[in-house]
Amino acid sequence: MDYRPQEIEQKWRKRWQEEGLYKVREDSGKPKYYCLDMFPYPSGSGLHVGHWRGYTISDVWSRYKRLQGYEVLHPMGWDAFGLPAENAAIKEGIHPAILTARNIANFKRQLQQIGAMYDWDREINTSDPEYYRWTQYIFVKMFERGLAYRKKMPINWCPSCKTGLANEEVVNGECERCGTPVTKKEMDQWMLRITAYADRLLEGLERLDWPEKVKRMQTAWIGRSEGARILFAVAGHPDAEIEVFTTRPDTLYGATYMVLAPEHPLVAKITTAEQRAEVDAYVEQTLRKSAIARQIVDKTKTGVFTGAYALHPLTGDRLPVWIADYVLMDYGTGAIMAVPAHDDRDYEFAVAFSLPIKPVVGPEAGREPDELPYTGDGVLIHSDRFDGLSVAEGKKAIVEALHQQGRGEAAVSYRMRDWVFARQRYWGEPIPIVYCDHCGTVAVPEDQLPVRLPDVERYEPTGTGESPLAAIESFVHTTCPKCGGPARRETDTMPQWAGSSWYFLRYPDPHNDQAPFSKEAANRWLPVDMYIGGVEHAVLHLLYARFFTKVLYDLGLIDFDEPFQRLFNQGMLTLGGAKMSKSKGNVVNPDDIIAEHGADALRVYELFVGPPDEDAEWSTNGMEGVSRFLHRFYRLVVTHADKPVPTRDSLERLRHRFIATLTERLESFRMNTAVSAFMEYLNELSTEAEHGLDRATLETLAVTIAPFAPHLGEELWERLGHTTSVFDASWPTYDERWLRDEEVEIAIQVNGRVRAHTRIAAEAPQDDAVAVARAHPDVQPWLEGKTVVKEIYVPGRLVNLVVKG
RNA sequence: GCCGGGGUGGCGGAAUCGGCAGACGCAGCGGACUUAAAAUCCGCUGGGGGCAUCCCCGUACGGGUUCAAGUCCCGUUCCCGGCACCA
Repeated sequence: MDYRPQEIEQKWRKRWQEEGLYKVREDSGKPKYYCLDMFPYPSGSGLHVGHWRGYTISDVWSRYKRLQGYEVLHPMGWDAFGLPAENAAIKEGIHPAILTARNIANFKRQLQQIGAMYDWDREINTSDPEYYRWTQYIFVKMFERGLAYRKKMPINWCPSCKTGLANEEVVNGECERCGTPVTKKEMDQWMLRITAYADRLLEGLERLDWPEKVKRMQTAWIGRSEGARILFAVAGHPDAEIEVFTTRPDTLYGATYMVLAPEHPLVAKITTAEQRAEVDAYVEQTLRKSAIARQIVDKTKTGVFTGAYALHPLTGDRLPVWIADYVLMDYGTGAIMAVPAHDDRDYEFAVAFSLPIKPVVGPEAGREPDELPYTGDGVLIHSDRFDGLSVAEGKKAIVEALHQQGRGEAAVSYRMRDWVFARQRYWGEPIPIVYCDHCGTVAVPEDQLPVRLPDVERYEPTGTGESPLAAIESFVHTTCPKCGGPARRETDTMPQWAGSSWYFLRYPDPHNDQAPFSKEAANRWLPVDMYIGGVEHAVLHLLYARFFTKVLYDLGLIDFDEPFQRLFNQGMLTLGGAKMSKSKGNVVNPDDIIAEHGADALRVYELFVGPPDEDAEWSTNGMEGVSRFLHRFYRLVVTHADKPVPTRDSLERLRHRFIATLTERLESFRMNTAVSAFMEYLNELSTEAEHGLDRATLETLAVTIAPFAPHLGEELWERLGHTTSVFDASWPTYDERWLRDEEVEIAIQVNGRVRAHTRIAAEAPQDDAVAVARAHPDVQPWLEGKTVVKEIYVPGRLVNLVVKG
């Protein structure tokens, strides 16, 4: 009679596994539904109750969809390459593969406790050669299309660890591992040409059912801006031209100087002899600073005059050319025309170095701006024949004028850069490239993949900024796949983002050894109908995955070009107001909760704790409240399970209303209020139960609770005499008829304040309702000596009598 | 600085088509059961006043629109998130 969750849960977990209940069937004939969790990195810390939230939400949703008649693909796997395993390997000398396998075993055990309907036959692991073989295959395809290329560029460099660092490993300008200030170092890097897809990545967002916040973040990250490229000749250097990008070609007449990024290739060429020493010193100083130090830590304007002058393309004026670190080499053209009157940064710089400031836009025709810098809209002034044009007209006219002289054209620039795709690290996918003196850079042919990660003695980078693989002679020395001559392997590996950029395509066909996936399987299951995970992946992972998908679409491997139709970001759980983390020591271990209340209670509490998309504070009291609710739920159903009574109207009305409310709350993803709906229904039924409960009520309880508390749902379903799984039943439907009342209680207001309540026929016409209201004894005193000037009737809600006098 | 989201009882939160604010849960108080406690069950529970069956106030703050505002508009303030010299 007593609810013993641990017993029930163990029983059903075992039975589900024996019966293969969650094996996805390709031939069921049901419509498909693909509900995906962002797969975890299997860290050594294990799961805490905060991690449970997203997994619970996605599992409830998956089970709900299954009950609605869908064939649901709800898989799980491991994003298993990554730095923590490698760092642990360096520290403890354990092979990352061993450590990763150990962590996966623990994670899998914990995930199985959730009672989720994962089809473990489809489990994938990005560090498995059978998987990364295909990650490498996709890289080769990108290389063949010119989307993967090598470029010498400055990367973050830690002088102490003697290694290149990924941007994510640089925290506040310092090395994450040792705290040394990070500098820059020129190195050859593999890059992916994601910028070629900028417009498509932008446009595709419009078709997605994603949180607006995430769409905004991606839009901002891509950072499309329209403007113009303009060419400036350099006095005394007929073979040198400075090309700038600007969004304000209308302010061209206000340009009073030029700025090149310190790394700009023209710097060395145009710097005059007397300025050279100063320029060289400044360039060197800039290179020592990391991008972070340069951009965030100190925004004070610094710079040096090169001694050279550029020529204004329309006026021929001589504009001094400076270098300054506020101009970034990797945005636009790495050079700007400075218009201090209409740009905050240029203004600050001009003031600091006493450069001329010339306003060319005023708030209205012929009027000077009241204050500088003036960045608002307006009308052109001091701009020769363009005076009087609006900013928008001026942009067009000046670009047109430049175009006719071959000195400029409209252009688009993006904030997003190409993707640095190489890491000088061990625990990642080897980049499948071979360098041959004879044939050059050659991709490893498909039939020779995977390029396996060899075992190494030491996981530390070599000290030259190369990956540990560079020290493995047997790995480096190979033969050219083209000419058979001696060749060297690329020793860099891919970043952790690589494997996760396409894993969702592997689940539909996880054991394919002929291709990353069959086109047919991918087209059947994708796009993902519901993708659930944390908002921390709003940009990088989700942008990379979209990019890979578009490339695979262009390769003809799939027929869709957006991977995730709907995205949901769950909020995190806090304890003491802070995000749960092992290092802060504020984690709640699910094992303890399960031992006390059971997995079902934890699942339901994860939902009840608050709106699923908002952060929520863990509360032990709240957890206990939910646990009590499940005990009452179980008791109510079990008490009546073997002696159901014939149905009656009161039960039918409650049941249909409950189904309507619950379904609506679930559909709108308000899981916390969905749980409330159960509590309300249970409270109502506890009164009704004195006269017995009917079979439909009891079965409705078992089926509807099943997505939330699956073990409990199964147990109750069995107690009601069923021999098949509750998940092979159907989500109940409701009849509108039961949602309507014959009679309703409405409020009677006088001047907007409630003075009485009354019951009237739901369909009562306005005249009747108003008459009843006016005649109500509690209302009379408020009408005395007054005139009713207006009568408002909202059927089913209220009557409002507006009185005067 | 720019962009976005949000301030509702002692607490987590309901109510977002403008229509009875505070569903549901927690905590608290009272009662039943018990030798007693725990568990369970029942009742009460925004603030103030009359302290009856009633009235006033109340959704961050100040205005406004409306018969009616947590909900719409304007301004202020605080908190959270994103971006941060992107030309």
